[in-house]
Amino acid sequence: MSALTLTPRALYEEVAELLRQRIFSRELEPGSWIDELKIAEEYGISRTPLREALKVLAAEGLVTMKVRRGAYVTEVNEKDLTDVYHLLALLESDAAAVVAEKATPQQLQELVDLQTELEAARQNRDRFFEINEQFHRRLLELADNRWRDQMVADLRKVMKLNRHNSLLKSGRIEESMNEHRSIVQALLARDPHASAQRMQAHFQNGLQAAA
Amino acid sequence: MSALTLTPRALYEEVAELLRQRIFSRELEPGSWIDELKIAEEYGISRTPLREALKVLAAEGLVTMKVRRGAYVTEVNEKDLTDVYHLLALLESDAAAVVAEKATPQQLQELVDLQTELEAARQNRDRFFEINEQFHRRLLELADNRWRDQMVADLRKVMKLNRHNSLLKSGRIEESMNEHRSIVQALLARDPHASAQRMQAHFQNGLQAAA
DNA sequence: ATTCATAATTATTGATGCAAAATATTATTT
DNA sequence: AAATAATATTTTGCATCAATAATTATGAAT
Repeated sequence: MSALTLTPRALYEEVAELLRQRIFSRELEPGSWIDELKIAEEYGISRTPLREALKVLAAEGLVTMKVRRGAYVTEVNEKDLTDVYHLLALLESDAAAVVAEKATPQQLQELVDLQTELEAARQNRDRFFEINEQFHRRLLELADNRWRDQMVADLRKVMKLNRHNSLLKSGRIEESMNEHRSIVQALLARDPHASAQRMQAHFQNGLQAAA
Repeated sequence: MSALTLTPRALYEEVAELLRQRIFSRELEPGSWIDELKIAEEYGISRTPLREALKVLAAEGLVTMKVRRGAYVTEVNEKDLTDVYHLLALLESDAAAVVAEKATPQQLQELVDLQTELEAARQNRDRFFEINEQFHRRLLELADNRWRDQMVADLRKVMKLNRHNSLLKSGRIEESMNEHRSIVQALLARDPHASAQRMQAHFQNGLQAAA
């Protein structure tokens, strides 16, 4: 089984992405040891690019390197998840404040349009989540801070380590939509403080009450 | 020239640290290409651990990998620096809010003690900066969020890419100390909002007015 | 029988070598 | 003389190989 190479990007990047999929699908379980030899053979590659990929994943927090013990899928406990979620809320709510201050009218209109799409998709659960994600992604883009984007991306990956985001409430489409609407209103009002606060509330409400 | 190995940690970690030093000291200039062969020979090691080290640094944002072009020291422009600084202010001010809410009286006392030390060191510039850094570090520790700690550490490294933190005002020891005092007061008052706000102000005041 | 030490096996870590790709230089042709 | 093509050199990227460290198992001694 040879990796079909027309190398758009480096092999270690490709392998890193494959491993991410396997970690997120929980085929590689948190806490479990990653067998370099086995994986390398499976993918038909050598261990060198695999090890480089593992170091990339380690930097993302998805795997943990132990000296002379190899790589392990990172185990996240409840506290880790709430800590990460806390930071996501912080970063995104700050992004909302920035957008409220600095976005152009055209850019704000984009968010309004996404909100309209969101309301139209209330029936279709999958589509709703897709648009929702798009809204958050676009908001971050408009905040225009690549370092924040990188951090949010990494934190989201860590959240995905948990099985099906058990931390998040499901089936609160109506509430979620209303919260979005109030965020958009604060953005249109050019009120950074309210925008941030409502985004915070949006995150807080999404959080399942811990036992 | 053999790297004296009693391997407390892996070689690639060691090399990563050496490279960080060289990047921070601007011996390796931002934008410049990193010659793998040359560095490997200098350190008396092979390219394998060196390449792994470069990937770690790339994840930290210190170097940038270009496909089939190798590694380059990351170039940060003014916007990057203000963006990074903005995030540092956000993360640390949130940490202050968390500490105001959750720290034990003993832990708060530690910060008060550090503040006292700070005031005593006002004459000695180097010592002042050392205690100052200790204060911020301890505050982060008390906020108890390892993911935040990691992010702050990485952001600080990026800040150090700039020559001598030109972004930061120098010689404002008295003001800085007064700001610290007001932060400590807000913490003691158990006021999360005020704590965060004053930490924000502390960062804002530290920022050199851009041209 | 239990514990400690030694040996063997297993897996990680580092080095060397080779091939492919990109860039630069030189030569040839228009 | 200039432009294009071909060749050579430089450098990345992947694989194979060797060595080091750790863990486990077995044997001996108390």
